[in-house]
Amino acid sequence: MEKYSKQREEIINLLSNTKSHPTAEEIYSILKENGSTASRGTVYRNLNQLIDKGTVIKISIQDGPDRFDYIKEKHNHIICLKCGKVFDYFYNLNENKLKKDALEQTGVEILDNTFTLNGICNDCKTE
Amino acid sequence: MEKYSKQREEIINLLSNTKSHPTAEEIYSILKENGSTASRGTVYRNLNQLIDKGTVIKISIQDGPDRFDYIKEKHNHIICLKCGKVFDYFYNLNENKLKKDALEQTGVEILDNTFTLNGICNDCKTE
DNA sequence: TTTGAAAATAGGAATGATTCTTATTTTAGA
DNA sequence: TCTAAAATAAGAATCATTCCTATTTTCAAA
Repeated sequence: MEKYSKQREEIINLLSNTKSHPTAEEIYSILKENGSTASRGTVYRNLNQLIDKGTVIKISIQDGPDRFDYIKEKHNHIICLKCGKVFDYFYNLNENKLKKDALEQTGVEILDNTFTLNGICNDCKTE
Repeated sequence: MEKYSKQREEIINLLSNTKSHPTAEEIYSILKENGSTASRGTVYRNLNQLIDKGTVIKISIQDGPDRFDYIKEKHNHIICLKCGKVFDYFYNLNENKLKKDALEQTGVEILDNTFTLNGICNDCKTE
């Protein structure tokens, strides 16, 4: 049975109030700055717990640590190839066709999809 | 200027003749078994070089090391959430609409996309 | 309200994938 | 044949993440 913890509340608050897709290390530092006692291990453990529950997702970045996002509404991500910044992006996929095609082609029962775009963001373009 | 190396040729041969999406470690072991002198460092260095050239792509797996795929024809991947196996999958996205939508929503100039599905494969279903 | 078991924590050690370093070898054009 | 650039092997170093252990917190039942 899950029990309340101050540290978990702090992590959820931070994540649900930012659009910055922070890394675990960034979450840890911000909490520290704000006087939290949370340790790195606690940050990772709670993130994984929230991922299992489905409230948070992990975004894998090619060169660099994973980033985390609190999910209010389902969406996709765009990652800048130059600076690594992550943007939220809404695109409507035909999920039923997708599932059907995948099942026919490979026999895999699809539960989820990760649709990530890569490109160069505005800030990096003008440099 | 790029120079020929036996080790790079071995890596390319292995990758272009398998459908198994091996990890760097698996590539290293298979080469070793077949009498190659290639070291881990050499495997990683060449994989990254091939990725830069666009002939190989890296597939990020949630829990486990990256996997590598030689690209003959553009396609997507399906990853089994239970056993981690990677399947090739062909799905036709409307890339122009995608690029236009993304640019409007975020200002990012899209160069590439990663479209990965997750599910339970046939073998894992019947267990 | 006390109490005790389950859950959570801090802090640091351990792990595992990947990159880096250095001295040596190979490649390929002049 | 010679030489500079590129590549290599082997292992050290790094970095993100998980694991470990002793301690603390939570919460339901007595």
